Amino acid sequence: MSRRVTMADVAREAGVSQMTVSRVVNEKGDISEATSLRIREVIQRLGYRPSGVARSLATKRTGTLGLVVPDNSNPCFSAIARGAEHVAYQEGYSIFLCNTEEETDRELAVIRSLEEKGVDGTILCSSRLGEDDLRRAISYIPCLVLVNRRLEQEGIGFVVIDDERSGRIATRHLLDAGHRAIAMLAGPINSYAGQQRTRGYRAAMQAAGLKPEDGWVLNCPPRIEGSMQATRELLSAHSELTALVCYNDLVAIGALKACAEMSLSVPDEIAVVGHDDIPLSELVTPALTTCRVSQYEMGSQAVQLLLKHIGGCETECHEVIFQSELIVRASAP
Amino acid sequence: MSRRVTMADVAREAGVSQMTVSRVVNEKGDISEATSLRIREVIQRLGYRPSGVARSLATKRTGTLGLVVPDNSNPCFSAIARGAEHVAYQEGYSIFLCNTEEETDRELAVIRSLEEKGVDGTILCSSRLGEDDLRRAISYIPCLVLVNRRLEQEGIGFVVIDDERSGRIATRHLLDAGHRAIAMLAGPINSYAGQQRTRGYRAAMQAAGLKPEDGWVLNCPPRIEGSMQATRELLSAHSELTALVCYNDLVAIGALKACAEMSLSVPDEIAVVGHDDIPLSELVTPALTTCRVSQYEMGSQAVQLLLKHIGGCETECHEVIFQSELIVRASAP
DNA sequence: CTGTTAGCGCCTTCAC
DNA sequence: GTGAAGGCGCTAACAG
Repeated sequence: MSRRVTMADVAREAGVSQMTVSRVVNEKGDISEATSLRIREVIQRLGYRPSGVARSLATKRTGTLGLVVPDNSNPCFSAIARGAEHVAYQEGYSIFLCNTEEETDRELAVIRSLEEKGVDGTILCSSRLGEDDLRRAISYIPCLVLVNRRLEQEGIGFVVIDDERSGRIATRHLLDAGHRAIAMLAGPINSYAGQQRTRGYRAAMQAAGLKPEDGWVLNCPPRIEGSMQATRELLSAHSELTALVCYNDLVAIGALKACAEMSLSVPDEIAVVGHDDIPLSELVTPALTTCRVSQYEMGSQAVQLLLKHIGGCETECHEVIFQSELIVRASAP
Repeated sequence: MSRRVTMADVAREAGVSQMTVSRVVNEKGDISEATSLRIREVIQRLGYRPSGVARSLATKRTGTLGLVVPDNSNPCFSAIARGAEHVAYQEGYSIFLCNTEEETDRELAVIRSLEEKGVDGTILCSSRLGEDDLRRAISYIPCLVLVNRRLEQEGIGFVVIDDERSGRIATRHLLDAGHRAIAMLAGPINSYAGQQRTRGYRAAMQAAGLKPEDGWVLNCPPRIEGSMQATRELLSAHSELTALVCYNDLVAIGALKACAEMSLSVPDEIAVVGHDDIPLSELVTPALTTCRVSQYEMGSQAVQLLLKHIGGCETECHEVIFQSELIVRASAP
């Protein structure tokens, strides 16, 4: 295992100072065509590759970003990650992807580890941390964008959906179709988006002169299996229900499966509306009515915002708000 | 923006040498309980956080791994990434996730950038590079595991499916059901797995005394839209076909959609078999018959193998081979 | 246009 | 048990 080729090696071989090599490598400052050419040749010949670590230590920049998501195998988050990485790549940044697996301890741990790695900024998606923990964790981080979450605090960016409106739209669509007994599968209890969508649901119900019965609002894990379980409970305890608003599409699809199991026909006996419009949603049977937001776009906007903050345009835009769009399909015509 | 708290600061404040602080931070060497306690107190009070960058420069380890995939929004790869990150996290590593978007230039670029960041090792999934480019790219990388790809070369690890067998099994299932005119939607032309699965298809056909007609084997992008296009072409040019073996489930689902468009009933007029068994596959209608392999498991095995290589157990296992399992559902009973 | 001097923050090696 | 000296590979700031 021969020693790594270093800048000093190149400098010696080319008969110049290290600084000159550095200038050529970074294309900074004016270098005469002749020496530049000679240095490039030596770099090739020796197979010199700059050390990002050393450079980072000297410049205090790493060219890396952290992306924290609950679960990358959830289509929402893999799309966010894809959109984020696309922009990051264009701008010359690399991305650390971290899954919290919905555990707050782990979320805290990955945030710490990101700061230790010296990321230039971090995107925190759907944080499940309480406000205090979140503030504390944030204090480690140089530059932050929150996705799907709000927090009263200076200097951080937000990329969010207008979740309250989204919950309202979904609910109103069902109300307009004549439903009265509408329940809400609200997702994780500590999900900010879940809370907001549920507010929207309540607001729409109230505006229609209705009040959700006890038990009509039920939290559940944001995944198919967890939702099936919750749907079974909900529908067997409340036979009066004719429609469900769901936290997201995975939950909605779980509801669809549970209905199938219970021989309840969708949409005739139970109508279902989801949130997000993941690729799966138009492929299931019945196809899912849902409130669409491009997760890919949210990911790329988040990186754009983060890079602006890193660049120091503190005074500029701090917030990107997406409006969801109702996509009507068979599950709730 | 106050200066970062450094080890020297802690040392000064605690009235010890930097080395002693280092020993406490890294829990190395014997330190008296008293000084250790005092140093910890100072660390807390000053809010000292070690710099991973500086440590990496000194130790020549970064505690980071690179993971290169074609497209993280493809469920196969998001599952691999999830499995990989799970193990990496347990072992104290962070993961750089890079998408190549099926572009070889970009694949080369991200490999370079990973080496520049000083990753301790890299996992390359479904590389689309030609052998020469691949070898060249690899030479930059300290430690490598290839997923879904083989290469004759010392010192690199492999995590692969027995793709040839998998293609054979899929095809044989259709043959056993009485199909004779079976086509293969073979995925990207430069996909190693696609080539192997196609070999298996040909082998099974041959074993049954059949020979694929010209045009029965068709390459296509590994996504739903691309597959729909290819399926339309294939089925309109070859009305004799009664069954399709597909490169993966996304391709199979595209085929399903194309059949629906063309009013061909699945499985009565056309039977379809996929590969992978992504979560979507049991949810589409008709549910997809497919050859299952746990992508999550492949991801975690890949990291385990990589860490062994990094650890230096060169002589140990170099290869993990997964056998797929036929899951029979409605699309090809 | 090019070189010199000093670190960046930490760890390794040896000495005490 | 603890400390001092030196270096990891690079760049910033100034000098010429």
